[in-house]
Amino acid sequence: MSNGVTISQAAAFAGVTVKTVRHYHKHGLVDEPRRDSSGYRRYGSAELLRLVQVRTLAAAGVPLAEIGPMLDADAEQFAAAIADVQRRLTERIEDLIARRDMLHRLADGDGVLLPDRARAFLDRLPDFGLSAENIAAIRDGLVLTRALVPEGFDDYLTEVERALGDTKFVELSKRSWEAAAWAPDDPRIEELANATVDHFLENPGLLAILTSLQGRSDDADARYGMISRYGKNRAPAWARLTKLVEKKLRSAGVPIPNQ
Amino acid sequence: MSNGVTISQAAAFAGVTVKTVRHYHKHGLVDEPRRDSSGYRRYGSAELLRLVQVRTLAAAGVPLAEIGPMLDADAEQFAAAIADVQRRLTERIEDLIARRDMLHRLADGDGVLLPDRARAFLDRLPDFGLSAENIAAIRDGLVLTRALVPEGFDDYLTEVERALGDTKFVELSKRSWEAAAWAPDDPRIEELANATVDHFLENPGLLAILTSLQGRSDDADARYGMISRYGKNRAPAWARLTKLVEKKLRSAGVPIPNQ
DNA sequence: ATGAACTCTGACCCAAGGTCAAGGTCAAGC
DNA sequence: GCTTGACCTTGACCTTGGGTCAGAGTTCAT
Repeated sequence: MSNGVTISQAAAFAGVTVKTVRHYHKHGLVDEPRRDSSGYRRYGSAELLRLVQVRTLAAAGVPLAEIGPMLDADAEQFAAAIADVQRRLTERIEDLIARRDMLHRLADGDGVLLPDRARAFLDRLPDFGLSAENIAAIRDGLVLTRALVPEGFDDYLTEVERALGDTKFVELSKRSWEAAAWAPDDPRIEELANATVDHFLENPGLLAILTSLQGRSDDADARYGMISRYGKNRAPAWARLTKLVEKKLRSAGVPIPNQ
Repeated sequence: MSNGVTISQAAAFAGVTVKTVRHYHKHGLVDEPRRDSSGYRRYGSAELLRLVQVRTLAAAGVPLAEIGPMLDADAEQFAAAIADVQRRLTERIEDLIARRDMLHRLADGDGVLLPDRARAFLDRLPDFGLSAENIAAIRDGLVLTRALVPEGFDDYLTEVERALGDTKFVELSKRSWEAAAWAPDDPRIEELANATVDHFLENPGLLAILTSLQGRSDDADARYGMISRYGKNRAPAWARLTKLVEKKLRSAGVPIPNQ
């Protein structure tokens, strides 16, 4: 009956829903327009302009609470605010692109848990005669290590990779895995512990496997204990073996956290 | 005391907050892990894997309700779902880029309301001797026209642009704007109406200005009335002028919606 | 043994709308 | 003149993906 467009026409023009327009009124972002004789809202071009401004900013991810002050500020502040919104939007876009690229790693489980270097390391293990079960346990250990001591993980991996070139170390490790199936009082455990400690002391470079996870911070030391305990619950023989090795190393002067 | 990492370590590893991890448990996205003797949750590598999978999908904008079914589906369906998520993400990214580019038009008010062609049209008007006030009114009219008859706006603008080359039409239009200030019973109104109608009838091409907004649909006809009424409330002389013109055109056989 | 830093559950809060309900208004067709 | 369907009004509750707060227990280092 009167001039101006209705709320649904205004909403369609701005590309939002009727409810959204009323939402903007309720939050004071767009002034309520005149009402006609039936109480219907009638929008003129001033309100349409404001509406389009608001939804453009809202669609760009600006929180509604910031939009009002932005539009009511002077031209200079407004320009600065717009530049800021554009900057944030650019960041957001780059983040989404990174996440999109990350998605294809989801197809393979390890892809999101371990970096490529660690996966390559695991891929080499079958050549050393380790069983799929052992490798899965090693994988879990790597994942936990990375979760617990992320800052030491790269160095740790480097040391373990290097140790793979040491035939004797690989052999001892394999026997240690087998030891999980032994009885806790099996005499071979002490024998294996001695051989392991001897080899570590003869090749001090191997100790870097341990130190790469220690000394970085007090926290890291505590976490080392947690990692070394991982799996003990499953195999009592393994627990005894680890305990013996740690004790012998410690008595040889190698600092091992004892928690 | 037991193996596995605590909730805050798991959360840090996955890049989310502790609260978010619990949220995922509550919604069944990640199974509750074992509890230690104090009732603390202890996460192993299987839970860490699941947690990272969930947050990767959630960060890519997948609704939580869809994530569970996705991860529990077989590899083929999962791959298809991932491809779909990537597609949606790409759309979203392109949308955000468009919105970012749109933002700089906000600096100038008309930029978001009218397309470049209409702005160029308005920019030419001062050369024809129209006052800033008249131009603002014309601008409002264009905005409302675009809001009401978006599908006819381009044609309408083309016709109005063409009419700008018609000196007599421009002169009549300027007199019409002046008429807003006249008394409603000013005898010049009838005179101006006659001159306008005569000119329209001598130059039938001008009638396209009207028809570009009509006949497109029944709705559009009704909306034409709304547009033609725009401003009438402000100037009674203008209302009378419009009414006379419409009446005379109609009696000359030109179809004008009469609402 | 004391304090700091974690953990637990549960309850409420938030933005930015969507949905539903219960009625008033308007134009059209019969 | 009456109905039908499309709009419009307000108000109250629902949703998503968490955040915040409260009150109590745990662990760890000093």
